[in-house]
Amino acid sequence: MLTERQMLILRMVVDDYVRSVEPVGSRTISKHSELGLSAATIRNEMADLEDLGFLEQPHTSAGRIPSQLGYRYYVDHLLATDVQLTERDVTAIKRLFGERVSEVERVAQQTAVILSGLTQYTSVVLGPQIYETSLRSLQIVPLGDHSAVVLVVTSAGQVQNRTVTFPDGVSARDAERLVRILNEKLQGVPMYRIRSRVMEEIMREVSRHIEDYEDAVRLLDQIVTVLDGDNQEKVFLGGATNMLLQPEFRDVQKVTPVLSWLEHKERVLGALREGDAWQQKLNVRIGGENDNELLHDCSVVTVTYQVGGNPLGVIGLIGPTRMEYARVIQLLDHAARGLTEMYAKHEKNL
Amino acid sequence: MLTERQMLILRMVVDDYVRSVEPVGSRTISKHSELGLSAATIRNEMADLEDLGFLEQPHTSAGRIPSQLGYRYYVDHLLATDVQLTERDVTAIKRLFGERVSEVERVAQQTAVILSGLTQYTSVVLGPQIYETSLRSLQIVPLGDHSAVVLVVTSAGQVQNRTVTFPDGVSARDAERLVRILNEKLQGVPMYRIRSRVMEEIMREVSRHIEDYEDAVRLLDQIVTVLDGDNQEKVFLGGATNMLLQPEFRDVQKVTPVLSWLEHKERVLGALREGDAWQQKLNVRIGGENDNELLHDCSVVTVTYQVGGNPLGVIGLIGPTRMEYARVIQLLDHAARGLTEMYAKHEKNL
DNA sequence: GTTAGCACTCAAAGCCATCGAGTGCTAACC
DNA sequence: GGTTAGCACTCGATGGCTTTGAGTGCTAAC
Repeated sequence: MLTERQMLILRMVVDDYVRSVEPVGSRTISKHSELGLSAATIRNEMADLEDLGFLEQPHTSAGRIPSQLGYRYYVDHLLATDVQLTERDVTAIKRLFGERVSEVERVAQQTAVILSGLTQYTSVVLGPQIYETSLRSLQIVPLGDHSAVVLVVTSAGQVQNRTVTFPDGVSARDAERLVRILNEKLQGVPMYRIRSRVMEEIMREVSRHIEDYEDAVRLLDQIVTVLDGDNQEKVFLGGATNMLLQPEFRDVQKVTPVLSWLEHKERVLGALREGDAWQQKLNVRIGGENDNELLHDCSVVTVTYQVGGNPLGVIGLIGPTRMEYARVIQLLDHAARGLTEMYAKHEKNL
Repeated sequence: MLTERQMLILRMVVDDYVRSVEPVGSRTISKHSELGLSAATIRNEMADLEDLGFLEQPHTSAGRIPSQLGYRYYVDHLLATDVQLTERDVTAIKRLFGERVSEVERVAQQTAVILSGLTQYTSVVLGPQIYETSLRSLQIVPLGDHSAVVLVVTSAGQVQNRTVTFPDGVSARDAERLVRILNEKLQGVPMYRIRSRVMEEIMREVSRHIEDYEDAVRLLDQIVTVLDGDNQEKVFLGGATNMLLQPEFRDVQKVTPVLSWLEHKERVLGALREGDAWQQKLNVRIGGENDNELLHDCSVVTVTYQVGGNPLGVIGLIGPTRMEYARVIQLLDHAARGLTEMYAKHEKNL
């Protein structure tokens, strides 16, 4: 348990270090605080805080910087929740959600761009996860004799399309028949259950209506793959190169692995899903708290947005452990609210 | 006009420098060449090549490196066209196009990934440019009372979908009627002419069939926007972070602008379209030959792929001016052939 | 409990000598 | 005339050295 004074000092160290990226000395604290304590006293307290594991020293004759534990304590107990976002932050987000939107995915993308622009961190927005939604309808639009576009519409209003080619034994009419069956049987089924449902129920049905069973199954497989969704395309990244702006990543050796990692959306997706991030409204993972070793010098802050109480997607910011936690959390919160509202409105519109 | 010997030396300097990233000295050339000339002679020749502008010296006591002009001469006259790609290169590309593909865009994306993986450069693939193709069909699939999905299928087999919402005065039936008219009037019209065609001919027609003219026009505008296409999504990037691996970009100050630039697909698109790149089968832009100042330390090599003789899209590699030009060109050539074949096959299948 | 004072530590910055790869030039050689 | 050995010269890179200064820990006095 920290004393009131220790908390104040810890907070000052974190705040100062986040701003200046330089180890904070006792004199600095002594001057800037209203405690009216001398540097020597601060030194004693800082030594204690180091013993407790909240601060560390890069080397003997340097000031202190927050340890991972220090940041953790800061986030858990010292966040100034009353600190307001700047005018600029608020208006940028307002503008983002203020426009009338026809394309929901575009907004997700824009959210990532805006957030990374405001923070200089890297931002990730997971579009509504298709497996959290159910099937609204399935359509097939013939292209030629041997191919068609399959259209999937989910309850959250996302549309996905994909070209399928018919195996030799399957005609366009067979395909249409197949889609009709699927529509009847699968409407309202949660996306993540579709594959198993198809395997259990539909196969039988299909064999009754279509002659060339083998080929029909092959087509069916193509369609189900569309339904399974292509999560990768639902990950929107913004400002990956912002990593380069962070002083801790000034040297190429250090950034390269992180940036390469960011290049693969499916990996980023994995990191955002990590642990129970998905369950909690707000999740902060600091440095080594991330399973991924590449992120051991980074922090990942995520919030979920929802519709009708169900979590629908995640937005997150990835930056150095030396992060403006208070601001980031508030920004994400605002953005999540915006997305939640947007999806609610969108749902009504359909 | 260079002498045979000068050409040989220039070639050796380029080859050596591309490999080692270190200024090439006269002794190195003297030893590795079969000319049997002493270092002193080479020195004289190199001094001449410097006077002619093909080589330059980082400082007095260093070896020579190729100038932009040197690379240009190398590309124009000294490319060893007989040099074969390695087994690895060839099989990687074969495998890429060997599989049966259902989704053409996925192949474009994969092409970018493979090319960047093989070369350690950044790769860009422009999917078939929608404005180079014509409209095959337009479909509307109703979602609810106030919205629908508009599906565009082009002659190259690409499919694009987008949700549109109906303005208040327009019913689902009106929308369907509208689409039917568009289909009749626009089939076979090149994509890039669609907007003007709509303005000229369709407007009149629409006013006859649909009551609420104003609102119908608003809907029409939404649809035409889909038709205009979203080129941005047709730009596939691979290995942007490969830039970080290049020794000339070892320092963050230098890479940051380039990497940030690569983050915006529409800008990259612009660069690939630059000048007459689009007209020529093969285009090499070295350093300052690029209009974009950010690319003054980079080279951009592009080739077009086509279907039925018409250029359909572009693939390119972006790397440091110190680039393995011969290999890059051959790789791109192979990849372009692959894409050309694939689209030809795809077209037949439809 | 707080603080002034002081000796101590250590990274960063600046300085200088050394090293060596590579050059240009000259004079000799074929 | 082209080629080459030889040599003085240049200049970045490397590494050791000192200096500087921010910051600490400890002690003794308040």
